Amino acid sequence: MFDPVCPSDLTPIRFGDKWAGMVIRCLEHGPRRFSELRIPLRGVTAKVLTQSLRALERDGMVVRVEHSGPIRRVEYELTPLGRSLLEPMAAACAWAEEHWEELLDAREAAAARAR
Amino acid sequence: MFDPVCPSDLTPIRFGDKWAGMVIRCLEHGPRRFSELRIPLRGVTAKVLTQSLRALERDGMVVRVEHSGPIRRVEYELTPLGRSLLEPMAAACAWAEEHWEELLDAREAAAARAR
DNA sequence: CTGGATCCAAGTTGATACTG
DNA sequence: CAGTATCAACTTGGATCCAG
Repeated sequence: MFDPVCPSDLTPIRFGDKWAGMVIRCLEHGPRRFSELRIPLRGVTAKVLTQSLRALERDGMVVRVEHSGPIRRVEYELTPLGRSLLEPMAAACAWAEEHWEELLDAREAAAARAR
Repeated sequence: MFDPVCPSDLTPIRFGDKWAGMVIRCLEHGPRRFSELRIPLRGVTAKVLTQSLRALERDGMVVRVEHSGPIRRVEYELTPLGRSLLEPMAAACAWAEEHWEELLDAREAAAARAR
């Protein structure tokens, strides 16, 4: 997961926008800072991550906490609502694990037919 | 569901493209013809429905069956793989039923804050 | 009846540069 | 550090007209 080579984007099931699902998983085990999120989410630009976080915030999935201090420090954390998404996400992952071979086979067959 | 007034598109969980999830539910109880599908899917144009069906077919979710006869008649049917999607879809629906009020409240609060 | 072809508006994602 | 501003590219969904 998160690996561009093992494209989790082959599954037909999506949560929110392109990065929302991954953001939620990154926050699963506690709050994370903006720049911490950018590590596992290779390639996401600041602007797009901000967009995704704002949308999640608007929908009550995450909360943004700004800590005062000498250096700037903003953390994002899952709300109970956001955390509740983990359940259907687990169902989606279970489906993907069980069926992604079938899906790949079907695509290959379709590609072969196209040739 | 399927009602533009009761927008099922408020949930962050999506299956395939815009119509894929609804198509699958329409096929849940047996094969349906192209034009039968267009009834519950109010407003879908032929082109877009075709696109969606082709994608589903390519991924092995549905099969297209062309019946020979005096008049043209094409039916679409779920494959076992397509049918297997009903399980995570049920999980998604359960989540939506349980949490859509929270989601709406969060959005309203955000909108109010924006004003 | 079941689409294909074309064109188009809108939304999404990203690259790059800049800021408090 | 945590974004914002701007612009370009790409993708989606739809309208409309046409065809086997």
